[in-house]
Amino acid sequence: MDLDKANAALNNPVRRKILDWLKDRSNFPPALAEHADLEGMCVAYIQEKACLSQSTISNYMGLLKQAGLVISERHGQFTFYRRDEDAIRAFLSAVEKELLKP
Amino acid sequence: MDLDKANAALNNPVRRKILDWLKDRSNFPPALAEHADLEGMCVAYIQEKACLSQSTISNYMGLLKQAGLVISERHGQFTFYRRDEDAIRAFLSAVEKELLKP
DNA sequence: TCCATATATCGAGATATCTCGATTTCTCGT
DNA sequence: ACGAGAAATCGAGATATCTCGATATATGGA
Repeated sequence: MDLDKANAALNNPVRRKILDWLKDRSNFPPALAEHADLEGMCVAYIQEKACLSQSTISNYMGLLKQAGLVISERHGQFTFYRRDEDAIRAFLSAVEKELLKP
Repeated sequence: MDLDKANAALNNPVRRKILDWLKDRSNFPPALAEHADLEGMCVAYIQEKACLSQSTISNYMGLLKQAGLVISERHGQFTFYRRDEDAIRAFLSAVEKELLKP
């Protein structure tokens, strides 16, 4: 988790919303049968939900990934993104530690 | 505390550093005798520490104030800025609530 | 009232972010 | 090897942020 990159990645309402949507698969259309047991969400579904272009969402997911807030896994033609809960907790701890008075 | 503005204000390393410096008066030169009992720090001292122009720091402090993260108080020609600890805690709670899985 | 000092505001150029459509790359089936 | 679909990368225009110097405003003291 890169604190500066995470800060930057989270400084955008859509990217924050994506991270929120990824908490629960029911925020997206049902998975294809062959993806039923995979974690995470493909770019196309996130794109549809966010109402932004494919390239924008791909870019967003790349930023979230570089920040270390999500994990990506490729399965065939699909890339599945999911939250990195540990990294998110680490980010929150780091921000808290930085902001809170000793 | 405005969550979006706070997010934006904190997305800058110098502004984060300023908030950090403001935790402890000993990060700055000693106060003038007539300011000894006042809370907060004047713009000029913050500017000196940050090595940026006066207008930039005034702008930064305005952003932090609009975000609700600092409180300003004028005393004579000086404006003293200090952390709003309650607002900072509220910001952290809000971010945590937004990011953490239920 | 006039000056000096502290801060705020203004205007502008440099840099970064946003967002898109077009193109490229990757992977699977055929 | 080839075509189709998913995602990544590229290039560019629009918008936002950064940062400055110059100027304006506010305040206290002579």
